[in-house]
Amino acid sequence: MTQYVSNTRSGEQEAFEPDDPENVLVYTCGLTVSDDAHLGHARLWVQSDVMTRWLSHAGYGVRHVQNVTDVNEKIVARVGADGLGDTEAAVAAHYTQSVIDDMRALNLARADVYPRVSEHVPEIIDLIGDLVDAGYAYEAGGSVYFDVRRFEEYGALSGQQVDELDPQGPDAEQAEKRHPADFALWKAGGVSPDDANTHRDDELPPLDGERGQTWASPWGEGRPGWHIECSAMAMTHLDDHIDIHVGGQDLVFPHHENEIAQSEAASGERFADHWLHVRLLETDGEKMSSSLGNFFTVSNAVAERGPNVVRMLLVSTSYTQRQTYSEATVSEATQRWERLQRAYERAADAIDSVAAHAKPADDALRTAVADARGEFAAAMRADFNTRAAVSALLELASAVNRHVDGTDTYDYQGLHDAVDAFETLGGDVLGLQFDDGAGEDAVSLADDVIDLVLDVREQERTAGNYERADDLRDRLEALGVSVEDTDDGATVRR
RNA sequence: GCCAAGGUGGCAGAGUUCGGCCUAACGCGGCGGCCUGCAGAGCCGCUCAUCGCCGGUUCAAAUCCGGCCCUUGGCUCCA
Repeated sequence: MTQYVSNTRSGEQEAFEPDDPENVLVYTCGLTVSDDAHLGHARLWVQSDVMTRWLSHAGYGVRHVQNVTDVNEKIVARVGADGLGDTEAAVAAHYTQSVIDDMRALNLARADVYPRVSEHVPEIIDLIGDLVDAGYAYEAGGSVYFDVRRFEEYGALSGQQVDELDPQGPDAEQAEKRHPADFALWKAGGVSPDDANTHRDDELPPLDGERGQTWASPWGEGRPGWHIECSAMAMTHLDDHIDIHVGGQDLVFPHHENEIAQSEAASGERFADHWLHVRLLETDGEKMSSSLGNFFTVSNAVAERGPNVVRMLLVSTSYTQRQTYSEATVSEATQRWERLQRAYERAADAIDSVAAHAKPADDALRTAVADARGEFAAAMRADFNTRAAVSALLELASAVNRHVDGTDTYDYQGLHDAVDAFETLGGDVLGLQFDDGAGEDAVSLADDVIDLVLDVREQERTAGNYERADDLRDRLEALGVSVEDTDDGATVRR
């Protein structure tokens, strides 16, 4: 069965035929650690996560690299805010940690590498040097620019014509460039106050003086340009030629266009076979951005709704479609997740009951499991259609409910297959975390009972019945629950 | 202005690559019933779509072709 994958460069879905199925190279692009991540970022992460999970499940060997851009004017622009630190590196470290935490909270499978720009400056300088030597780039005033007219295919990804493009970069740069669309590979000096302050929060005092990290290079002290880092890191940690490049739709131009130009000019090879662009998450018809407020940060969303609902939400529209975020779509995602989870739990309960037997076979259930597997796989093979894949699991949920409702002698084998389908497809591929109810209920019940005992104990203490209170504390201790009284009430450890 | 991607029921969202199994999936919502001490969950049935507009090709079009309208993204950092 053939996997199909879309490609922005050709504008079509294409058969996926990696050079080496044992080593499929995937690069997920575009993470600048200058602020808390919001749900729009999470959509890209979750979608590329599900893609790589699916490819692994389908038998490919996958190497997945996701960059962390920790050198950027927008990071400099946050210097001094909210005690983030007064250097670019300190601000970047803070948000890098926060992004890693978000990714863990979302149950993302770990990428093989999360390379950071700050640790790849030597590779970046080498790559720029190659481009200069090959005549694709030129130095001017201590900066280095890519000569767009030297690269014939420039504009092929986004369908742009070089001479119709608006100039890139600030006016000061334009004077140094041979063509207005040329873009910087290396920028002389640090970040100027003007550049930093254009991105700076109005509530913060404007920066004076030059800021940001700089590195020594053959062209003098300076910083990497805005696009070169992805080429350098992809080539370092994957190869000159990769299979899949994933990124947000807003990066098609100029970022990915420039990535192609840099990479292919340097290596002479096709950089990425498939350019997948995740469409944007929108609220009220507008692109989601940090300015819309805290509610949309990944950490808040996960805290409020849990990772499974957030993942279900972000997987409820295929990546080729833009997605709308609203109370209604969150509510739908919640219902879909809970419906799946309940069916999973019912199947797990039924299979573990004495009513589950080896002999009775419910053909309807068994057919439904096979159908769900087939539809799920077909959906994912057809360009990672996650919405249709979830729908296949929901139909399985209906079949499970019908079986459990409709008989007192459960089909052990059929239920076992259903549970396995939920766990492998919903769990391993979609990254949803099902709970069979066995452990969790016991834990939360225990917590509730402990709280109850603590309430009683507190009443005894207030009434001065300390013998009774101490007795309760001792007996909890004997059960492995230690009680410590604080100014804010009792806390427990166990 | 230039480039690109989209417009499917009350909502959301598959299907469009390779025209017919689309009398348009799955889910949410609404209505009725079953079950139930109540509620929830679940089950069954029903409800809501001339697939943006106009024209064309075809035995057959949501799917192909042409024109138009609208929306969104990019052209400045952006997933």
